[in-house]
Amino acid sequence: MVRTPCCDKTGLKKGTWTPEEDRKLTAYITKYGSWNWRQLPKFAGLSRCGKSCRLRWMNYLRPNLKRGNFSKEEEQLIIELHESLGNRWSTIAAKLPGRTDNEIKNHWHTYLKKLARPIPVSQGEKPSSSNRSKRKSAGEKRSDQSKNSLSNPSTNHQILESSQFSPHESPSELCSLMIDTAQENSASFGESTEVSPNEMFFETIESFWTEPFLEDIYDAKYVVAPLLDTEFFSSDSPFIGDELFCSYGFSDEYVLKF
DNA sequence: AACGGGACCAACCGCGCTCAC
DNA sequence: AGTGAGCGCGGTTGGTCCCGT
Repeated sequence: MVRTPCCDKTGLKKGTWTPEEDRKLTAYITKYGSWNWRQLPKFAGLSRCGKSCRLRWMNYLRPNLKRGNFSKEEEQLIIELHESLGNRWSTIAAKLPGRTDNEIKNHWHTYLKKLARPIPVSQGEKPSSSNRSKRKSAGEKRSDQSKNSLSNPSTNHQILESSQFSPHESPSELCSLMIDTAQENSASFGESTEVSPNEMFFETIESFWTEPFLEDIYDAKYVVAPLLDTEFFSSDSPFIGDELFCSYGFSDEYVLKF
């Protein structure tokens, strides 16, 4: 079978995400969910591959992500799970709420691998170079990076916003933050390059909105109305379902709060 | 103070799986 | 059964920062 490219590469942006792109993606997914990653960037006004959007959301923008240092318990768990599971990072990540496979993978390759299988000094390994105690911890470095913001100073603001979704925040706080963000974004809908729900509904009715997403669970009033009001998240809402919350990246625990 | 090498981590790439047709 | 679209996963890359010299 011939593999089709994940997207048309021409004209698509690559590299570090800008705060504006983060904002668009967050606002869009907060409002509409990730109904189709491939189509999503088009409707969200992003010149990105859908895959890139998914990765950005899953690894960075998701609201219930932990940021910062791995605890001793987490590190121990990763080591144990890696012993039994191998490089199945997504499975390991599933055991560590708020951690992404990418984050765990990076942490493993940069730090835990050396803990799990210490390399004898006699083999020429420079112990000091791999000893993070001589360097800043990951979390400290991350907060440092928030100063220079992942190679883009302007990214910092967005990261700080993301960091508001820290494990210290309650789910309801997270929810309100998300809603605030969405409402803020909704207010600027008109001047944004995002496609408004109305536009999407009427202009692409033959394609996107006629997909099962619309036929099965969508009601026109939800398309036109702001989606992030309490009705949207109420248990009566036709939106509420495992699929939706999976697409939002909410955990089960998170769902119960609604 | 400047520079080079290593560490770190976000993002990309390509493969494989699943599902719908 | 064959095909293609979509997505998830794991490996790899590339940019940036920090530390040692």
